[in-house]
This record gives sequence, structure tokens and C-alpha cells, in this order.
Amino acid sequence: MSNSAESAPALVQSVDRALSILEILARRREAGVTDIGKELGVHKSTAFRLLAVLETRGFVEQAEERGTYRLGFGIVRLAGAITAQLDLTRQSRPACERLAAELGETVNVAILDGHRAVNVTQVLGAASVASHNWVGKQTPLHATSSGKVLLAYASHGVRESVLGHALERFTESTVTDAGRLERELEEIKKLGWGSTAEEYELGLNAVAAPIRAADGSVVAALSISGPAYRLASDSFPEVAERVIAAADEVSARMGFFG
Amino acid sequence: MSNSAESAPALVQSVDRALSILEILARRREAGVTDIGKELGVHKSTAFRLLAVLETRGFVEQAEERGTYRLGFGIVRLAGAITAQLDLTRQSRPACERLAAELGETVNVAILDGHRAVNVTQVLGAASVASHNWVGKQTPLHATSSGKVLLAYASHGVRESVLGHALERFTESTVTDAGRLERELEEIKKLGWGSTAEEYELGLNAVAAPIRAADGSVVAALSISGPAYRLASDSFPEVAERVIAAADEVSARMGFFG
DNA sequence: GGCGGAGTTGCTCATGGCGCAACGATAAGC
DNA sequence: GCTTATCGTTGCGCCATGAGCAACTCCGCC
Repeated sequence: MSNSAESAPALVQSVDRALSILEILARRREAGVTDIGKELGVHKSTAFRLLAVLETRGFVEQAEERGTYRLGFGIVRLAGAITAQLDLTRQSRPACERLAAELGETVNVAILDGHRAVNVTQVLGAASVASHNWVGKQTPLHATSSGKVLLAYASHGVRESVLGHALERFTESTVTDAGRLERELEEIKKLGWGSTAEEYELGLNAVAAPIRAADGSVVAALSISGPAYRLASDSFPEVAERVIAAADEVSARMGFFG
Repeated sequence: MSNSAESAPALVQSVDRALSILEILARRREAGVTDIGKELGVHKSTAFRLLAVLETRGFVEQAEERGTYRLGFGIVRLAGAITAQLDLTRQSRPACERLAAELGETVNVAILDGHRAVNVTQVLGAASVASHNWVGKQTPLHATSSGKVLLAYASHGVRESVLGHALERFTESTVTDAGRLERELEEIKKLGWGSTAEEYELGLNAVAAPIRAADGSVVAALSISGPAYRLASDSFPEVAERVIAAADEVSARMGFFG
């Protein structure tokens, strides 16, 4: 990277060229090495090498006719990862920020990913101890409040699968008895919220409620977590009301009107 | 690029790293520069620079919280470009190859792109003079057989717009009278095929028929083109039968069963 | 068979990519 | 308010990586 006297920031040239290739292919649908090199203004061997890494990573693929390239399904996979979650992340943010400001604790939104919960949003409150950045991190379904809510509303298959395996212990308080967990899941569906009291991490309590998509299906869980001394078990019902309200607001923004 | 004694081809490292960033963001949903740098195993300033070019090109964007990056809608746009067209390209290829083998001329599939036709597939026949690679190239609607077919079945708005503007002349034979073109479009819808006789390029004739999607809408045109002395006007009806058969086969593959 | 053009590979070099260090902004703690 | 730590961002300079050239192989056409 050499210095530039221009006002525009210098871009990493090779990456810029690779991205240009993707755009060329989006427009042209398919093209050979030499055509791409010409359109890009680089030597064909350069085009070939850029295509090689794009192909190895699945961003482009060769058509039936060898040497003819087109966009690959890696792009579709990437897009699929964002369209669903981008909507949820955007729609959940305002409610999470308001709840975090009201209660002063950490607010998260998590989705079901296989047999794990994955956090997609995190907003820290004023009193948050911020011991973790949970975004992108997977947590166990049975030991986190979000996970329990997601599991309570999950398909029969996911539920049976989780309950059919040994439940890992994280603390003395972790629920590892399938029968007890199942009763708790039923309670969650009755009450409309779930919680954990030092079940995943010592000193960490949390309360969660479901977020619904337009068709009423539960697609995420909104939770608030904080240290046990501040978010005590006997405050869960009161806190749950606020969490449900925030989750319902997100559901409405997702198009679910009850 | 240094030589490598390994069997795996050396990849352009900076591009590889940039693509890794896209995958990290697909998994984590959003992340900051320093986190991305750590996960990638590079210095944060390197991560920042790679993100800068990805952001400039719309592949990533910053979340509401500055410094937090997520995948951008440029990815969705790219994906959109391929899912629709990838299906058409794949489904049309066998029929195009068969027709090209039977008639020995060049077979193309074109779609409507704004007020132009864009070729997405080309198969050369044994006798093709291959004067053009039309893939990715735009051609005028009024002067090419594919363009006429697309225009005949286009929305009222597109049709009015094209007919409302002066029609460019390419040869002495180009139809530039709106009234005459309109009558020809009506004839195309009646017969189910269209043609050009040296209207876009001297010596070049072509016959085209519509390809339909599952819902019956015309989404593309399949055409065969060759020199006027081989693909003479008086052979158009007979050739059209073959073209229609091939186009109907593609329509069926696209889910349209008439 | 010869020619031309495509994709692919090896070589070499110089410049572009990258790490280091510094800076400014911000937040948290005392 | 001050200090500390961490983040994102920028400037600098080095060197290894990106890129162009040339050669090779393959294929199609005349």
C-alpha cells in the first residue's frame, strides 16, 4: 500500500479487482478469463488468479463449458444469511435499546441455529458488567433463558433431540433432568416467558420472551441478563412483563399482530 | 506471489482474507474491526483496510453502532442476479445444444433488461460463423428476433415506451416505423414466433420464440441466428417450428406445462 | 499440419499489502 | 476531573506478495 495524495482512500487493489469480477459476472452472467481480464484492464493471468481464489471459496464457479465462469452459490448462501437476520436485527434494535436503558442490564436477541442458540443482537445497559460479547456466539438451549424459550416453541424433532441427549452441566444449578426441563418448557409456553438462575454461569440470571414472525411462528428470543444480585429470581415475574412487552413490540415490527 | 512447494495452488492472499471476512460476518452477523482482525489472524489495521474496500463496494456496511460491520445489500443484489438467471441458464442449455446440433447455427437465449435484450446463453452450431459472442451483451429490442419476441410479450409500459421513441436504424432493412413494428408484434403473439431478416446486421437472419416461467409469463426468448444465405426468409416457418419446440421444452423445464 | 486463441503455469521484480506505532475518541473506574 | 484501556483510524516504510510477461498446452478452424 503506497501513499496517495488523493482525497479518496486507497483501496486494497487486488480485493477491489476481485469484487469487480463479481460485479462483471453479475452483469454478464458468464464470461471467460480473457474477457474478464480485458474488461478489468488487467492481464489475463491476473484475472485467472483472482478467479481461482473466488472459485476456491465458492463465490464463482465454472460453467459446463470449462473456462467460462459465473457467480457461484456461495453468494446465494451469504445473501441468505443476511436477508432473514438483517430484518430481525434491524427490527429488534430499538426495543432492545429501550429495554436496556430502562432496566440497565444487557439485552440480547437470539435465534435457533441447529440445536444451539445464536445471539444476533446485544445492547448493553448502564449497569451492564459486559463480561461477554455474545453476538455471533452459540449457547446451549437448555441452560440459557433464550435457549429455553426457543426450545419451548421449537419443532417436535428439535425438542425430542435435545431432551433425548444428556444435558450438559455448567453450574450446580443447571437443569440436567430431561423431565424437569420438559415441565419447565410447558410452563414457558403457558406463561409466555422463561428464565435461568445461575444455570449457565455462576452469578448470571436472565429472563427471555419469544419474538414472532408475521405468521406467528417463534423466530427468536429476546432476553435480559444481569448479575444475580441485581436480577434476583423473585423479580423475574415483574421483569418478564417488560421483556414480553419489548418482545411483542419486535413481533409487531416483524408483522405479527397477535 | 511467491512460489509454493505445496500441491494446493497459492491463492491471492489479500482476496482470500477479504472473502474470509464475508464469511465471518455471515456467521457472526456483526463484528468490529478488532474482532475480525483477531479471528482472521491479522493486524486490526489490515482488517480495517480490507473492510474499507468491501464497504466502498457495498459488500459490507456499518451498523448503526459505528465501527460494527455486517454484510451489506450488495451481496443480496449479487445473489438476486444469479438465482433467477442461473436457473434459466441451466434449464435452457440442453435444448439450445440440441437445436444447435440439429440446425448447425448459433442458438441464444435472451432476457429483457430494461429496454434492451441481454443474451444469457449462447451455443454455437457446427456451421456457425461465430462472428459474435453475444453473452452478456445488450441488443436493441426492435431489431433482433429475441428482442421482438420479448417486446411482443412485454408489459404495456415497456412497449409504449419503446414504440414512443424513434427506432434506431442499423441496416436498410431495420423496421423503424412504429406502426409497422406494432403490427409485427401482434403477428408474433398470434404465431408464437418472431424473426429478423438483416435488420440488425447485414447478412444476419434470426428466428425466435418465447420461453415461459411456471406462471406462464414470458421470461426469455430462445433464438437461432445464421447467415441470410443459409437461414433464408422462406425457411422461417419451418425453422420456427423447431425453435418453438426447443423453447417449449425449456418452458416445461421451468415449470410451465401450457 | 499450421495458425490463432483460450486457459494455465513459471519466473521475476517492484510496488502494493501489511504490520507497527501513533493518534484521537470514548467509556469506565477512581 | 484525571487516568487508563480499548476501539477505530491514519501515516510510514519494508518486503513479500500481486501482477505482468512469456511460454506452454489444448482445442478448433482452415
